[in-house]
Amino acid sequence: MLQLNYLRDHREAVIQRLKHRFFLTAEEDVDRILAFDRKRRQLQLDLDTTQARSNALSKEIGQRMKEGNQEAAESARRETAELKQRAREWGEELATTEKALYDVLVTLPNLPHASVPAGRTAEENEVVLQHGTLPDLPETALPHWDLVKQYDRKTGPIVDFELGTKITGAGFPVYKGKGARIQRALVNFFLDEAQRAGYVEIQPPLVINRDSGFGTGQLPDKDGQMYHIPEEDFFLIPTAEVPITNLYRDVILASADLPVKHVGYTPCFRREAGSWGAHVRGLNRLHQFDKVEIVQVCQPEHSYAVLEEMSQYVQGLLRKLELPYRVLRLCGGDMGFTAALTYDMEVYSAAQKRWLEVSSISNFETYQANRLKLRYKVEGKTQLLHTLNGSALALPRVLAAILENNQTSEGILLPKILQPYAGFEKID
RNA sequence: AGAGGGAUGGCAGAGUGGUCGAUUGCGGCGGUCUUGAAAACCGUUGGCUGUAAAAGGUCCGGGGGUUCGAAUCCCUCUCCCUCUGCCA
Repeated sequence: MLQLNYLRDHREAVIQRLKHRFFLTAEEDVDRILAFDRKRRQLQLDLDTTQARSNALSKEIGQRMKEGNQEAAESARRETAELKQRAREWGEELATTEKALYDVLVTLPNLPHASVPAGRTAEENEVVLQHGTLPDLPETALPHWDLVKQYDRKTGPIVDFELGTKITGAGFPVYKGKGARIQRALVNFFLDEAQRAGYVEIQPPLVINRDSGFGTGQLPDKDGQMYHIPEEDFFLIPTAEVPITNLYRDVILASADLPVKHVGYTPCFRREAGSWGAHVRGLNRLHQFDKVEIVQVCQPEHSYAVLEEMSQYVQGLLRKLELPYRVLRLCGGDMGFTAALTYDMEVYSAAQKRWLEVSSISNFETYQANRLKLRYKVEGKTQLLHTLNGSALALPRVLAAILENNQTSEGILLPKILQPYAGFEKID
């Protein structure tokens, strides 16, 4: 959520930056907010004045009654009746105005950082860098959804989509044998690496309440993307970002606590309503998948350095996995609602001949912190912190790329770094 | 799930209708003393809103009510604890 006082002082800049991400009603919305804000402040002033008078009278009534001066007490009491009526009216109008202001304010996305490229769609994202050579596979190379059926020759499909359909439905694959072991190897590898980089591991709940969903920005408008449990109004987490960042909801940290660095492995659940179509075969898009997520909370002046650090960290993982990758800086139109700047990491999946997003690393600046009321003390004042997070990494597409890129006539070779974690070198 | 008891400032814990945003202790911060530290002593120490700074307003789990006045009384919701039951 944008900060109202910033909006008050920087109307033009806010509108310009919102337009940068093709938020078309920017000007209209900002002006509505500012109008509500002016009204709100006037009402607040009126209400405060009335209540101050009312409070003074109440004290006086107490005094008079103690003195036994019934008459004076009664006269003061008569005056409060009128004040009370006025206060009620101001109060109701104030509440209505605040609600109206808030309803518009929460629909405004975050302001894009100055370095965010202009652009409306994914086509206009900026390729920051590309690393590694793209494998040149023979024509007979298979996409991973065919490869998984072919291996393991001994135990059957290492990722079984049909079986998952039987148990649940499309998008819930079953990992078996070496497929399951590779997943576990990846999780352990990612967690160990994060720990070495100073991230403290968290095992959060996989089910969250409405307040948590609001804190990180999934609610109110993305509730259709989460699985909902109506009996208790809970949601299955779409990412570990939600429970981990919400650990710091309503928290005031000391400077000495910063930066906060957390890592968590969780399954993630996404309804992906409306996003099925071409290019979603196999592991490319799932309703349930595993992900290791890194989260940081830091001082505003450090957050862009932290973002770069997180980007370097994730790139390090991809290099260790020997996967060709590229880094994108998302354009204004493609960025998530809550982000100020996002880097996407894509690996090259050689049989599909496609780049697959395996990580998205974002700086939310104060957008989430404002909703979370996540602050710290600096020179005696409380100030909003900055939050960041990134996948490190999402498993299915990493697995897809490993399977496709490393296929040989003798089987699929695991990257060296994973072999000790998996306990085998090759799927055959 | 049933019965009972709770929810107060970073923590502990008073406060049962009126100068209570809240006694006190611990912790934190600043100071005196000390070569330094500890101890002792003195001072200070909530959030939000508002202002140039004040003043003022608001908040004692959430919401609603009674009253001139509510942390305190009433209703309701949520959560926690104890006992009983069930269960990985």
